[in-house]
Amino acid sequence: MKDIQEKLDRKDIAGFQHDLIDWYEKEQRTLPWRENQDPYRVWVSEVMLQQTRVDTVIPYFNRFMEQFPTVKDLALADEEKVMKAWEGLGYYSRVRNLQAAVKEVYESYEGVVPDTKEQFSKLKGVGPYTSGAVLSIAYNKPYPAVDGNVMRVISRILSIWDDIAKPKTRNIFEFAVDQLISREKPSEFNQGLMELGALICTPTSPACLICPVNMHCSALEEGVQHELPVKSKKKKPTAKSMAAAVLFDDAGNLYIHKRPSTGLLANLWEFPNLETIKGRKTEKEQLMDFLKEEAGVQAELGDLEGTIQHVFTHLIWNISVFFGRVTSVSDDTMLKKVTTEEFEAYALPVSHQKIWKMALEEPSRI
DNA sequence: AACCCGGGGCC
DNA sequence: GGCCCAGGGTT
Repeated sequence: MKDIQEKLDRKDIAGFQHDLIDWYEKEQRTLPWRENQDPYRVWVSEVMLQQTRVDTVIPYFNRFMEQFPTVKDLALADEEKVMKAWEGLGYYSRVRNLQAAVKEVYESYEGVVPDTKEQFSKLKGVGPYTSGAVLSIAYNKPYPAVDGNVMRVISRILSIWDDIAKPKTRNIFEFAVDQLISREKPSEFNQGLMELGALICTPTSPACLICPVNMHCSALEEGVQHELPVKSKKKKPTAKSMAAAVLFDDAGNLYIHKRPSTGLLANLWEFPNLETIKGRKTEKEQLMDFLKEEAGVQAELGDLEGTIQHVFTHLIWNISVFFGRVTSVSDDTMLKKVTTEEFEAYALPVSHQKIWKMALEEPSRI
C-alpha cells in the first residue's frame, strides 16, 4: 500500500476531483434512477446493475418501480410476482436477497433505508460496493464504491498493475478511492468515476483524447492505457447434455417444475428435464424413464423437436426438446399442472423461455 | 482464495 | 468465440 500512497502523494487530488465532477455534472446521462435521491430507488438500481449493463437494466427498473414503488410495496409483495419482475435479468439470488433485505428495513427500520455503513452493510445482498454506492449517492456519504468500472479507471489514473481478478486487489482500490474521493460531493465523484468508465475510459479503446481527466492520468502519460487493467483469465465453461419435455394433457394443461431454492436458477420454473448420458438408452428413453420414475407422470413422447443451446458463465446447456401428451399423473408428482394462461405468471429462465418459444412455433404438435 | 451464480452485447 | 459488465454469497 506504500507505493500507492506515494503515487497519491504526487497527484493533484483537488484538480482531479474538480475536473471529474465538473465533467460529470455536465455530461451525465439521464437515467431513471437519477430522477431523485430516493435511497430505495438507488438501492434497487445498484442491485440490478450488478454485472448487468445500463441499457439492459432500464426497462426492468421502470417496470419494477411501477410494481413495487416503495420499501413497503416490495416488502409485502408476493414472491412469485417479484421473481417474475426479475425474469431474464439473471443472477436471481440478487432479487431474493433484495426482498429479504427490504423486509428487514420495513420491519426493523420503519421502512427507512439505514444511512450508516454499519447498519446498511448487514443487509442481505449488500456488499462493499453496494453499501458504498447507495450511501454516497443517496445520502452523500464519502465512502468508496469500487466496481469493475472504477478499478479500470483508477488502475489507469494511478498506473496500478495488480490483477483486478484477485479479490484482495479491491482493497488497494478502496484505499486509493478513499483518499481521492471528494468530501463535498462524494455522490458526484463516485458516479463520475463510473460514468467515466462507461463512456470514456472503456475497456479496449479508451477515448483519452477527450477524457476530462487525461492530464491526471499516469497510464496515458506512460503510454500504457491499453495494457491496463491487468486481469487474469477465467476458465472456459463446460458443456452438459440435457433433455426436456413440454407436456400437455388432453384438457390443455401444462406440467412444469419448480427448481430448488438453492443453486443454479434457484426458485425458477422449468419444463421437466434431466441431464442425459451417452450410452445404450436414447435421450427419449432416458427422458421417458425420468418422467415416470422421478417426475411422477406417464407420457407419450413425440420425436425430437429440436435443440436449444444456452450459454452460462461457467456452463453450457445443450437441450434436446420433446413434446408429449400426459396420460396419467401419480399423487406424488413433482410437477405442477397449470393452464396456459396461468403459465404466463411463472418466472422461467431464458433457456426454458426458448423451449416455450419452440412450442409456440409448432402449435400443431402439441 | 476459489468457486458459484445469468444473460446480453460488443469486438 | 472471448470478454465485459454499477458484485455478493458460500465453502
